[in-house]
Amino acid sequence: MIIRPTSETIIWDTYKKWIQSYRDLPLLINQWANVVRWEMRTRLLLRTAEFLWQEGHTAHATEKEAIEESEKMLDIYAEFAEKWMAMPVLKGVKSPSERFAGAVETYCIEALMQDGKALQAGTSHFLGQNFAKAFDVKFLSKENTLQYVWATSWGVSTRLMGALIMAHSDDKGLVLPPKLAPIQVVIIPIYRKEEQLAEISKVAVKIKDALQAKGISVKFDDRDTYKPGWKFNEYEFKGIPVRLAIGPRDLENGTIEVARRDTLEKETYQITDIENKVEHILEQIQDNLYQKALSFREDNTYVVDSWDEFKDVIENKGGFVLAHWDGTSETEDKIKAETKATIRTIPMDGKSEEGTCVYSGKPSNQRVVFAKAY
RNA sequence: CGGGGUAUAGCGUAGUCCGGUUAGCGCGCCUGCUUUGGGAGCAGGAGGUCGCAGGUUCGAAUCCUGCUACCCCGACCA
Repeated sequence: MIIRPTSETIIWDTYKKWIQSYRDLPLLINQWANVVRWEMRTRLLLRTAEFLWQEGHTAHATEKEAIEESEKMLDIYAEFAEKWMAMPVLKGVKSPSERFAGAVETYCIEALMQDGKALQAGTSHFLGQNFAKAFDVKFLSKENTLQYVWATSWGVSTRLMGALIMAHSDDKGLVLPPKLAPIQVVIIPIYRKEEQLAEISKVAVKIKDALQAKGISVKFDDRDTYKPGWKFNEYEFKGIPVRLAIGPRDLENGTIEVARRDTLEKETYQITDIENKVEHILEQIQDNLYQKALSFREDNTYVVDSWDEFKDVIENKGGFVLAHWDGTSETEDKIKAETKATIRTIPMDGKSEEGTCVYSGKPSNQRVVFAKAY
């Protein structure tokens, strides 16, 4: 185990040895590492003393290239959150007080959990030349001048699993987006006698093969030790997106029952072409989960212009609050002290809009996002 | 680190204030029969150092002392 204050120390100590010429740039090192942090208080899946994360560190010849890199990584994280986790995120930059120590700019993606609290799901930093100067990392440019390199760093962690769970789950258990579900479809036979199971299995295995041929992961649960009802609940608990049930009645009618985890709806389909129908349903579930989370966020985002309303929303409703802020950390601190809400992000695509700070009444030209956060 | 709480069968718990049969219940587990399209029913059964170490008492899950572990809230933080 290696103990160091922050990853940058070990990375930049090494980069100093590796970087001499503009020909050595850009440089990107990504690592997956278990890290240990001293935390006064831990929180399951969100803030544990030890966790697995991915961290990338880059070095560039120009400021422009480094900024582009940190923005690109933020986009990649946002795309993963939205397209794969079906979790909408706000992209933006952190206020100076929430900024990573040593960064010139900290970019972040912020998600809203079902309990109305915000969760930072990933960060990307433009480090300027801060670490290059601290670790004396210079390169010789094409023009034969000695210059400090420009840097970025970025990462996401197993915290994303906590985010996934809190974004979609319901009272029946976990809800997994199809694109991330280890098992996307489960097939459950319904039968009385051994002979019936044998008949059903023939059909079930055929469906399983057809689904697998389309790249869909399937489990055929023909265990005789549990009853169908028990299995239904079990797979709902585990968040399997689609459940197929086949019984004697289906064999007679050439049908199959399809149940969706996201809506809990059941529907009986003709078994013909079932693999294409299921594939389509998986896509619908992926899309529906995202839309559901997006609607939830929209329903829980409030545009607020007065301090009383601000306090009321933060205290009684939760969610994101869009309000004007005078840009000072003094105001930010006071708001936090009085309401526990912090500036989660200053949206990148936020429209500029003249207004007055919700706390101090001083002029402001953009709304920022406040929320209570994990 | 401060405040609060909990510890009893694989899991969840009652009993603890006010000491007294064999520590009760639900789920799970085992056996048999009946069941199987939403967590099966009936009958019988197995399973307990009551967190650990001392003490008080004729007698301790219960009272006292010390310890340990875990949970919640706060400060810290992603």
